[in-house]
Amino acid sequence: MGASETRQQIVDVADRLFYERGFEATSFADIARDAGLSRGNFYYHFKTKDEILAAVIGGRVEKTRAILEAWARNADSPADRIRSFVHILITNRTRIMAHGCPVGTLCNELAKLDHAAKEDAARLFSLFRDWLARQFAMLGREADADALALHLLMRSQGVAVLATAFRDEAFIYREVSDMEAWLQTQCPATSLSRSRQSV
Amino acid sequence: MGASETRQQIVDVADRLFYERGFEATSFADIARDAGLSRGNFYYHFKTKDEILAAVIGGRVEKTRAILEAWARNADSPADRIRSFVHILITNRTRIMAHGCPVGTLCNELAKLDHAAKEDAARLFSLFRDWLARQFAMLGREADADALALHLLMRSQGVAVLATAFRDEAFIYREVSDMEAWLQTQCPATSLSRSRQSV
DNA sequence: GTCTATATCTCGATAGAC
DNA sequence: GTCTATCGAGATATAGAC
Repeated sequence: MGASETRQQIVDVADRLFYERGFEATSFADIARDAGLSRGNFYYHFKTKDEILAAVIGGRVEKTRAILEAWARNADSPADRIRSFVHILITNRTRIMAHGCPVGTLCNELAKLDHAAKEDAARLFSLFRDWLARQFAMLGREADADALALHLLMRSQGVAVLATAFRDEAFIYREVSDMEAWLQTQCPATSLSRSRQSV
Repeated sequence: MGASETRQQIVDVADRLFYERGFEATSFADIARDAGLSRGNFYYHFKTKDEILAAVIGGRVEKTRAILEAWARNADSPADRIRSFVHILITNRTRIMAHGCPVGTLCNELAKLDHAAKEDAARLFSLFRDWLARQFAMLGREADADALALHLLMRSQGVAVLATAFRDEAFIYREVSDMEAWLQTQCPATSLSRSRQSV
């Protein structure tokens, strides 16, 4: 296997383990075992744990950008795009109930560790925040687009935390419906009623 | 110093470190140092890390019960009691921006570790949940009191996560105002207008 | 009840053979 | 580019003196 493929394999495994078990709780040995490598070979690709964390965050940034672009492509109206965001709570509900939100839990852990990469992790939130704000602006809410984006992001994080603690699937569905109802009240009727038909 | 005082001192220090740095990232040596004890003495009081975690969670349960009782004593109306809950986001904003919510972050970490105590930690949420539900029931919302309680708990958790990631104090104040406005819309006008005067 | 000393393990990280 | 062998540090945990 070439160096770049092995490196990518390491990043993929580390990404999964950092999410499922946490950054601190995941050892090099864990990553090497799941990637099918010896620990010695591992250090050929990554010198420090912080290096692999940076690679994981960088990979998540790229994946997030791709998802946001796909949502923008696949939905005609800004309201439908926002609904795409809301619905990841349902799509990923099983993993969220087991391990929380990948972004929120990483930011929390790095904040507690006062880790140098905590700002980089928070930038993952900013990707969603700025994208959502653009959709709200397109819905005619230029003045408070960022506040609305943060509000929706806040709700999705709150749902993720409680879904993990209580493992309550009905709660997730209820709050997603509530977020959609809130969305209705926040935006001009025309663009929303049009988009509702496509749901 | 007597055994019970030393034990309490250990639990207090562990409680703080588990919150500030996380459970996994806190070592026995850290706790012993901050408590002014040798590691050897430490093991006289607690045999395992799980034992001290159980003591920390137990202590938090007692403190939470005391806080909820104080809120019930010091506020005449259920609406004011609910506002007492909402306002811990402002009271504790500095610590929340640095280390998140003590309950939410612990539940997230224990869920990832698949720790035996994760259900016990989630019971801390249940204390707030049940208490809030009782207040909503007293406000005439018996039918959906629990859903309303979970919704408010969800919002407070979402605010805590984003406040940690973005370290944005204005965001906290804005969302607290929004929660109060939401509270207005959810409950009969009479009991709320009365309670508003006392804020 | 508190201490020092120590055992044992696993961690992140390195050296060097192939 | 991958391996085995190994290092030092720090982790949990124990033994035994006082």
